Amino acid sequence: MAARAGVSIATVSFTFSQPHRVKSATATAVLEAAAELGYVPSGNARGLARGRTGAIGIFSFDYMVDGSGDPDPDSVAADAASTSANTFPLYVDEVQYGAETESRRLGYALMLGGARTLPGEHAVTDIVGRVDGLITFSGIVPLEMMRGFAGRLPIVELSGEVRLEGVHTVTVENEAGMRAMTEHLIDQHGAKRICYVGTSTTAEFAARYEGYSGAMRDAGLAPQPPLESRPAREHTTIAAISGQLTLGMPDAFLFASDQEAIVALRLFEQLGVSVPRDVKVASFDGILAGLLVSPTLTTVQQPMHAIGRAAVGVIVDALAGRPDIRHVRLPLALRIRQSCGCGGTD
Amino acid sequence: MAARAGVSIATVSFTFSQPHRVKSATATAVLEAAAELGYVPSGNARGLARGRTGAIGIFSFDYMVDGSGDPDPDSVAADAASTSANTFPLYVDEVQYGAETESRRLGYALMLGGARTLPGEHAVTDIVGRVDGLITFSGIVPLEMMRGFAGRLPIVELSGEVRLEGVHTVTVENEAGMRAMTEHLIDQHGAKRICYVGTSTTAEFAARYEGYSGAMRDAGLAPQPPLESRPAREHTTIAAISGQLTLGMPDAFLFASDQEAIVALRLFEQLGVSVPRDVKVASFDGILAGLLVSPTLTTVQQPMHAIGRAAVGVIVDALAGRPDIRHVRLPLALRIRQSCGCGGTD
DNA sequence: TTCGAAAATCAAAGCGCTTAGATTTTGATT
DNA sequence: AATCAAAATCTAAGCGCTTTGATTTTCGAA
Repeated sequence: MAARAGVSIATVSFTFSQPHRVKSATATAVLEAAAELGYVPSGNARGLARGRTGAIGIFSFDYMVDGSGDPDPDSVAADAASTSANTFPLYVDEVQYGAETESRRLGYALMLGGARTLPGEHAVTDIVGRVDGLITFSGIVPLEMMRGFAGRLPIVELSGEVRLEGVHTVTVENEAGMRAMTEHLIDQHGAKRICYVGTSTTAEFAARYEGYSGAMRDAGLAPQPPLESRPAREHTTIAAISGQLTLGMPDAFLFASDQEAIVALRLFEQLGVSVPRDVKVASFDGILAGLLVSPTLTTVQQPMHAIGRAAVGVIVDALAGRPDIRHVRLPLALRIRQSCGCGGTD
Repeated sequence: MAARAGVSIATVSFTFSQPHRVKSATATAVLEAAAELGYVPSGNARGLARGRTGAIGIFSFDYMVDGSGDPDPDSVAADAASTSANTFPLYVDEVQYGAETESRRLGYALMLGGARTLPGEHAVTDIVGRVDGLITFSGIVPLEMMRGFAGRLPIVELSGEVRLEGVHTVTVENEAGMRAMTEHLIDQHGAKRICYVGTSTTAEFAARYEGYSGAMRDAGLAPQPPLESRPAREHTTIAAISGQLTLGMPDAFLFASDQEAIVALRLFEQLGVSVPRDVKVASFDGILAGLLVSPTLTTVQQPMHAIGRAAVGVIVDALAGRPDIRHVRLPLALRIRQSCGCGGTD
């Protein structure tokens, strides 16, 4: 390449990264030679030499349906199934989308990686070794690894509550959000027996439950213990609800996530239970699929794009030399729609 | 790092990439030291030394609303607007999602880049320099650049028809799809005056128009010249329709893309034109937003995830040494819903 | 024409890894 | 205890760029 243009490799390098240092005639020659040869500077070599890659990594996971493989929404034969709520972007997808937008805006490439199959660990290190900063969802990267990485590059953990030293976080007001929703059910709909369905095994989910139980107590009502259920594990949700139904129908079901609520909606339909007439339903996340189900889902809206954008912002700030660890906490908003009985159409 | 574990750097390297070549006791020591130091092999150095990065790039663009910046769907204050069809994933997003899934499955990291702002070119080379293969949408990378890249790494161009030597392609049956839809309007709904709205400046769009005009001619009807309009440029769509309306209401409007059809639906609502009663509407793409509008959109479904997956597959095959250039062409399916008057609900 | 500072270019030392090929260690066999 | 092949480890030469400091050009001023 350098030879082709009749200059040294240093000059080629300058042409691409510091054009002002090169005579314009030379630059032209270099660029021409590059075009002829299809030459492109190697990002690897550049990254190695500069000590920076110019890329940000985002490590997520597949919140996919029961790990049952892809439902292949594309097979041409597919019909109704292919447009079911399952194929809609979920929480992680939306957050990632926000991160894409922002990193692109700031001139960083985004490198995607995920804990897909078995070698979960392997995959992270793979990403970590290639980027200047890492965004990861809570709970998919083992704590010790995080700790190790934290010293090497800026890391922001999303939607977690575990404060690891040196790790930035971006979270939402889980407790306040769920509290507000619970209050809505109590105040606007006179609900008294509200069943909470969802896990509380992570700090984030625990906070949601706290919001619910706090609101219940404040209203002089008895919070129920959470009915254990997990998003993307339909049978757990179905089991939780079925169990409750044998004990009687509550005024409302409050779900820790939209995904679980949507499963419930489907179950209720099968059982001939009418929502919101027979029981009110509300949940948490604000994924798009919530708009497509019938009734539309009343939910606590997470600012998913903003979360992604904030994460990138934090990384870029850190890269720019701001050394302080940041903990961003974003507010939530209620989306009052049909499933709680408000009849809203958005 | 090597020192810390008391071994040479070669041994460290072997430990990470060819564990079987290292005594297990040694491996343990290395891994321990790595954990202590938070060491992660540098992807850049590795890529440089190996001549492969293990990443696939996807270069897309923002088919965003009028370049008017992000509509910020997340502001907590946002209400109805935030859940409008605009925030739904569009064609490129869905394709990208398919690519993500597949590359993850095959153990490749995906590097995202886009022609966001001005320096369109710069961005591509940036990505090209960092990946083993590139997926790009048609028309955003100048032909000469493509030609140059094609010699250096496998490239697949999506949804284009321009066959560039050495460039793989993944496309769909644009003409057949649009023909089928046109026939549906004619045969099932007795439509005679069908207006085609959309650009035909790219081969892909031109093929769609061909499908329409071919079907019209075959039915003994007169195909209209296309009313020029472009997706994500609302005013062009509105102008196209308004212009037609002054000439009279056709039996049906057939749009080159869902995005344009959705704009039209909104316009018709404002004008008090009832769809499908006063005029039938159908289009092309099958984006999710088409399910959320009222009436739901009858459209030609593109297998977007499959397109993304196929693209990755082609790249990986090429990387595996299969030297032949592949041109994958995927079939389409009609999604007959409400806007054509069929009343389907999917 | 000559001189010197500024501009342009270059040589060479890394950046952190991989991988031949060389060297040392290990361990089963004499 | 001696021998030797196999196993484990190491040395060192890159990989393609950036960047410092040195060298050469350029060009206005003397």
